Amino acid sequence: MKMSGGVEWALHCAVVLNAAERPVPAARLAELHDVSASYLAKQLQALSRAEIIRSVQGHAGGYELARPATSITVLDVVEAVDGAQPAFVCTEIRQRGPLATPPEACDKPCPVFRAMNAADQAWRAALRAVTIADLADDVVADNGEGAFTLVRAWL
Amino acid sequence: MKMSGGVEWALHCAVVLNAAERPVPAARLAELHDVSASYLAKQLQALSRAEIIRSVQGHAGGYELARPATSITVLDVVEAVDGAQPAFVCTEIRQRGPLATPPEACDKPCPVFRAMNAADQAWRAALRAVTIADLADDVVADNGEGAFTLVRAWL
DNA sequence: CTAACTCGGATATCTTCTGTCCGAGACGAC
DNA sequence: GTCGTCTCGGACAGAAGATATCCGAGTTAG
Repeated sequence: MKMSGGVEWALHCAVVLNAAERPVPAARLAELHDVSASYLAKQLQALSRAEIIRSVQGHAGGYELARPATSITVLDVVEAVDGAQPAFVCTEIRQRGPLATPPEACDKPCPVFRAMNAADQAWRAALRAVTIADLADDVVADNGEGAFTLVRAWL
Repeated sequence: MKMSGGVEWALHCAVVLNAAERPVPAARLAELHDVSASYLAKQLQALSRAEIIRSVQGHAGGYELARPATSITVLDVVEAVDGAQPAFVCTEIRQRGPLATPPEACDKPCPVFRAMNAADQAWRAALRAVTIADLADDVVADNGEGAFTLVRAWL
């Protein structure tokens, strides 16, 4: 039950890209966060495939947000990097073994799956309720408006 | 973001153990669910270490619930098998790199972590709200009271 | 037209999960 | 009391996924 560590990088990058107005190369983002550039590239490619960020190729290229930050949820980023499939997969144990439940009695999902699925939905709902713009607002509330000004200047 | 597959086995076993009145050997539980006995043993050992089930050694030994099923939550089982640490671990990226946030400004956890942690709490709350007894009730509601009678006879 | 810079996918390494095995201990039968 | 059998418990390989890296294809600026 461990999430890919790249999710954290991807979220921070999304917040930074929201502050920037010009495309930012992957190498610059890696330097800013002091992480492996080669590996961060992988996460950014995943975000690009999910159409969360857009890649601009060529000399002054880089990445930029593909949509307004208010319409990018944290769940979008998590699913893009870590995969959209739910954490719990029901293998229909009840239909196996000597006392297998007959398939015709399995019109409803099994109780174990229902409980796990409800928790998964709650988790996703919580992540869907927060957008990248919300995160940016929180950063301002914590560290002041100057934080992003500094980042913009450094990029 | 994938959960250990053994969690499903452990939950089903807990429901079965709730129905049984005598200790049930791990091999019997494995046969009932048609899964690897050797690997299921690993999950049961984890439940035993967490004091969710109790092991009875010797000739007529096996496993039995250590507490009433009404006081065993699904979260207890999940944490015992899959680990209690949260899925998201904050590596304090904001304190790294050329524009690192100074430690004295980090009295509050970073916004990214706050969002992920809130979702994790929601997930845990949902799992904590369901007990093994609830799952057993759901099985009865789905398949009738006869299901457990059959299991008891087979054990 | 050249050249430099960018992304993108294909490629090794490594930790974690999955699956298996045999030994220590305990109960019941005799 | 002793033996035999059955049980759990932790130690041991194999597979899968995550981590980290590299070089080639394409594009833009000068």
